[in-house]
Amino acid sequence: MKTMKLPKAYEASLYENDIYALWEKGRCFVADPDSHKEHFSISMPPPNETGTLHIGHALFVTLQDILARHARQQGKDVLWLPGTDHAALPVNALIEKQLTEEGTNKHEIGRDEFLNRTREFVGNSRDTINAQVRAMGASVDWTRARYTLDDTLNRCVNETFVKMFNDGLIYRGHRIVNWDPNLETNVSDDEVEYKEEKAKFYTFQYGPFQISTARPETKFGDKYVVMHPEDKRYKDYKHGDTFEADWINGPVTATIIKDESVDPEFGTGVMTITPWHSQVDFEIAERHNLDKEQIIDFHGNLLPIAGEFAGKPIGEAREKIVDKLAGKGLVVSIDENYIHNVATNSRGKGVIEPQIRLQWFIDVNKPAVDWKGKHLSLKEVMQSVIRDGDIDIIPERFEKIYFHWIDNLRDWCISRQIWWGHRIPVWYRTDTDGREEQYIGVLPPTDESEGFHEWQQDPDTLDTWFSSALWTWSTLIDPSLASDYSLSLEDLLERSKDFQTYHPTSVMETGWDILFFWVARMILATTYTTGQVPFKQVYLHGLVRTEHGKKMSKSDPETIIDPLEVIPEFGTDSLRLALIQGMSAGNDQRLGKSKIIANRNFCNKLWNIARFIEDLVGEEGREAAVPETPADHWMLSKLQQSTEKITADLDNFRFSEAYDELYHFIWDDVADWYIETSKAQPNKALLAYLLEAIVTLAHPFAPFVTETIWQTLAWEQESILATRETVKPLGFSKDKAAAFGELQAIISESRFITKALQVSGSTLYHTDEAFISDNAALIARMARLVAVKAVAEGEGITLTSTKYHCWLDIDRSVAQTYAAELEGQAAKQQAVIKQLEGRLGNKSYVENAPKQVVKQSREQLDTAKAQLQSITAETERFKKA
RNA sequence: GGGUGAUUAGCUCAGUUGGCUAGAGCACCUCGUUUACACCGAGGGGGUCGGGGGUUCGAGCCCCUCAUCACCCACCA
Repeated sequence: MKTMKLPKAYEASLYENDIYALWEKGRCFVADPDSHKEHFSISMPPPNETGTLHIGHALFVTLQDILARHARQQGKDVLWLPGTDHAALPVNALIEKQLTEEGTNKHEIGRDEFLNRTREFVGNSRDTINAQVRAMGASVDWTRARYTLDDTLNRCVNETFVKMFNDGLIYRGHRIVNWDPNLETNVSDDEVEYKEEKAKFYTFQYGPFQISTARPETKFGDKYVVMHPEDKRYKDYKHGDTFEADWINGPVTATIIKDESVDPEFGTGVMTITPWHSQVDFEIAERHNLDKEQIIDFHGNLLPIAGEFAGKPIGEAREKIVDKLAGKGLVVSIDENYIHNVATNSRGKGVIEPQIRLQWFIDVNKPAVDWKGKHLSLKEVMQSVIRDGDIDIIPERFEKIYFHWIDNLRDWCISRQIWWGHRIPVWYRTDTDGREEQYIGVLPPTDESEGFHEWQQDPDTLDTWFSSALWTWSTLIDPSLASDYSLSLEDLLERSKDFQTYHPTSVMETGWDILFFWVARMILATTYTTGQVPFKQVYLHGLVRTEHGKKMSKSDPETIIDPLEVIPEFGTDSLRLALIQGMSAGNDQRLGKSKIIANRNFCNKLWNIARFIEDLVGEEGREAAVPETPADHWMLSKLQQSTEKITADLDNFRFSEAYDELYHFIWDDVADWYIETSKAQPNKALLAYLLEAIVTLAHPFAPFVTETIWQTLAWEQESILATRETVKPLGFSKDKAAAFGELQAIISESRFITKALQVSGSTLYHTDEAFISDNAALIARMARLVAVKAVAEGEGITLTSTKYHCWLDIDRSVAQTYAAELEGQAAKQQAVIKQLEGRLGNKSYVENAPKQVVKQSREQLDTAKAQLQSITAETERFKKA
């Protein structure tokens, strides 16, 4: 590549694959726990093994890659650990859909066959997604790639389960759960999504009371009426009183219950309850020890208790039940416009039907964790690590949201009825008398005692988030140790070098939408198991939306920005840059094609800066760089400023601001000023140095184009940019750097005047100023003047923005139109002066404001006055002429 | 019902602990092919920072209030 003449435009797709291969072959991203360098680690949020890379993945890869590459440049040993998630629920749903299309189902083919099929599918899917993560330029350590369902992680899952069980944190019980009849599994509270829906709201006569409901089909078993104990309307009814009522399928005996959870303001202030199918009703029933009865089966059909309606799907039965009640004269009223929330499964989109089931739960309120000398519940530990600053959440406002979530947190239901996932490490057997025995262990039980049936493993699997919750540390456990079952969990943690070196991880970077699902649960599980926080900082990014602010969805393919289409067309770097430009922590952003094009242009700019410098410099790039001209000094001072700004911004996760600085430094300062200046007065060694400095600076943001440039440098041997640290700064003179500012002012004003008056071929005269003479060629070239000449005296348009006396030889008659422009400028300066004088005349300001700020104001005032004077003098001359 | 965020140029958005004479990209207008780049260069226009009030020497930023939009949590039968 080295001797190749570079084409005019940067064509990303020609280089990107080779560049990534170069990095991987060079083992550039393999972490070294033995390194004496400071260690820095990030766990990559494992993408689901369901399909392909989408824009959300592209965003997190970009952000984490910038952090990782930045850390390497700062001289750190970096571990960025990649992996994939088995994604129990989505994968399961996908395979079941395939089976349905083939005219079969999971029960027909059986558990083993189902799992084989699934393994094959996710194997392919994993390869696809990993290739796409590479395409994004992710500088991850592939030698340490993990998968949530691999053997080591499975061991960690079982160890954690058993440890929690032994500590009494995991229990099995009949509780009301969010049952999804479509997917035939329950889901956690966080996976339930409420959708507003208009429904009919019925009021029925129930004995002496009127009760209201949107769901008449659940009312068959209702035999309790509940009201607030303070409700005066019902003060004559006593708790425990019974009465007879005619109901759907005949007379029932109902009992009065007084409970404070009833809102007397709502409806009639009286309700009947259905404990089996409502969380709130369940809790009331628990409080008063009431009977609970199942009305709807697990497929969403009515049970025999419904009498003539038994076996009917609930949707179908509803109206018929109302008709029957109407026939009995029990319908009081029907509100057609009742708005209520329907619970749906956020994954499968099925309607949730609460059910009571025997499930496994994690108790979040039981004190069981030793944390900083206290015995705390999981909830309390989760609160304490944020409150005490062991973990910082960025942006900070999410800490409040996090605390609020914990306040509302109920015990976490961890068992799922789907087949794909970590099987619950619990086995049961019965003896010949039918008595059940239970075994909980990391490994299956081996004893086969007489008089017992064989051990049967619990059929359920664990919530995906249970294994994800262990991600930061389970991925750092040495697999060769994990296969040795003579070692305890503590042994594994202690002897795994990666865990000892890289945990807690430095930062967790992920989307705010999984703060509860994942971040909170990592904190829960990791503090409990390892006694460490999983990460020291959490950076939450927003969602990427369409150009019009909508969620990107498959149903609207026009508006989707698909990384797999963007990358070949515009290049990965363009996409990466577009994603961070104008992005701020925790806020959603919009992304359209125009943004990607703008950043493709930036990559091309870099490319052409490199082309220019390489053409000009050739082999001379090897010489030591020494600043000579004011431009050289100015360039070095700008480089230092920008490097410091970008470093500080990245250290504080200000991605957008860091890139903004880089963008303008490279485009404005380097390309438009310094490169242009170099055409008049080239300093080849310094240009070579500058090129190295800027590709290094830009590398974390745009790794492909910068590495591609690096690989073409004639004066550079076989090194890889991705492994290089920040370029060492060169010394410069501040005064000389400032002098270039003077040249810029002269050039800019000359340009402005000639443009405004639409004249060309002007000459700049000056009263034999040495500084101007020294830089005459540069000024002439940059301002597009025919000459810069020293004379004793002369007429023309005087430049007002510089301390040197110079003027353009523009004819007075042409120049008259410029007088109006000058008036405008004078007015502007007067306003500035007035403001500054007012400020400086204010005692409180001079006394209270920081000295630096006051000093700055004074300087600004001096400059403004000098300019105004200059403008006024010029205006006077015009008037005379 | 509780909470969070947003409201800044035509559009999409930055703006760190108050120091700003308010910025960027795109779009727009004028000029231009000069030994990198038309995926370009030079110049320009465009904003009373959602409304109102307050704190302060000083407010886009802090406080109060109102409005609109978006989202999160809880969920009422």
